[in-house]
Amino acid sequence: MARTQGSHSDITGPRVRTAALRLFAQHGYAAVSMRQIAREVGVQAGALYNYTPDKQSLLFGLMKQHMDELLAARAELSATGDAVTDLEAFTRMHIRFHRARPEEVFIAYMELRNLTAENFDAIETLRRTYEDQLEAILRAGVASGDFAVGDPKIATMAVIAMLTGVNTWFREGGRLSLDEVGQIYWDMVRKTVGR
Amino acid sequence: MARTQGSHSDITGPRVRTAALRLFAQHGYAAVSMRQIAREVGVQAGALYNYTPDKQSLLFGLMKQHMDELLAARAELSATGDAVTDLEAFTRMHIRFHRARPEEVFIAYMELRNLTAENFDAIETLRRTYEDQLEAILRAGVASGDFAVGDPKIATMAVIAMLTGVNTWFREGGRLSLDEVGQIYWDMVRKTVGR
DNA sequence: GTTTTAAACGAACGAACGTTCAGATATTCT
DNA sequence: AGAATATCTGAACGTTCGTTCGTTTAAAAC
Repeated sequence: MARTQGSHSDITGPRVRTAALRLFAQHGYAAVSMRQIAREVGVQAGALYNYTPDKQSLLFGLMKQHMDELLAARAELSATGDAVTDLEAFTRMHIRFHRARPEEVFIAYMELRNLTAENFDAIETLRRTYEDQLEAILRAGVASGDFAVGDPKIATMAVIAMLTGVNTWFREGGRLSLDEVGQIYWDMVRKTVGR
Repeated sequence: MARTQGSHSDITGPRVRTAALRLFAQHGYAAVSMRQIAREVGVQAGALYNYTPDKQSLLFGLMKQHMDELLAARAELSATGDAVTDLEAFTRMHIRFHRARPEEVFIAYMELRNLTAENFDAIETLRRTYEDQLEAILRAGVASGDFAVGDPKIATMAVIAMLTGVNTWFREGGRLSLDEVGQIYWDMVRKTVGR
């Protein structure tokens, strides 16, 4: 046997990425074998190499795309010139974006150490770019007198850690909707950086 | 050859745990082989089984001990009856404790999915116990009128995520001492839960 | 000084790993 | 219809995995 009915690159390719995403998130990159991914796709292990040069590229591709999408989502927010409004938009965007992609977020945070040195640097640069955007908002707010943060860099890390933490406990269908959670966190963020 | 000079259970046992801790933290549980651990200890792979029934127990032991120590450190804080004072003590303890054990903390957060179901439940129970202690402080502060948090459970998760996040960026010898960081975070935590 | 025991070696087990590749077949192109 | 191409199979490569175990030796007990 060989090529089966209805097999296409356009179909199998995305399925490989989806399967890898799910399995990496659930068991971890190192614990997942190419044969497991292949089984989930419904294909033999060798066929995966039509879609990725190797396992490492599969991981890097997922992380790279995730970071690109994150920066794109951030770029879509239009700056108002008012630091408070911008921070609120950033806060709600961050929560919504991360909540919509729990598996990507998990991988992006947990599998950094399984990247090669070059791939690691590439992802870290993107992450740093994102953090810098929040830091810029905080600095603008300090300059305008809206915020009172002694150390904008630390406040940036604190806010991001706080917001990303939502993913560890939020479950769809719980006692709070995502919008309610967004409101609660915005209240906390505002107080954290406020005067 | 067999037993080498000066070899003792009291020496090798801790060294096995230390090596596993370091390697698990650096590369991840699944990516570390028993032979790697043995090499770091200076022993053959088979000898490890004098100190652990299997690889899984090695991981669980590290995580269990870490959580036990965390709860012990928390228990050492004497409640003053004043929620603000108690929260400050909790905040500083959390940062200090986590900073002193970056490898244990990393493992405790990253390797949960590599635990068997029973072991996972055991660790989760301990973590939940710790979280409940912070939640109790927040509720007390709300009752006394010192804090204004609409949802103590969420505020608990937010504060813990914020504080644990210190480990992702803090480096000894940087521009801030750990005590300075503790002060900055206490300022932020106070504002986050304040009125 | 002899016996017992604790601790480690080193080889071996079957299974699984990532990756390669010749061959087979469905689809597409001419 | 026939040639070319894209896609997948299935077997195989050498390597490594966690774990077991008979054997060996240093240390402890007597």
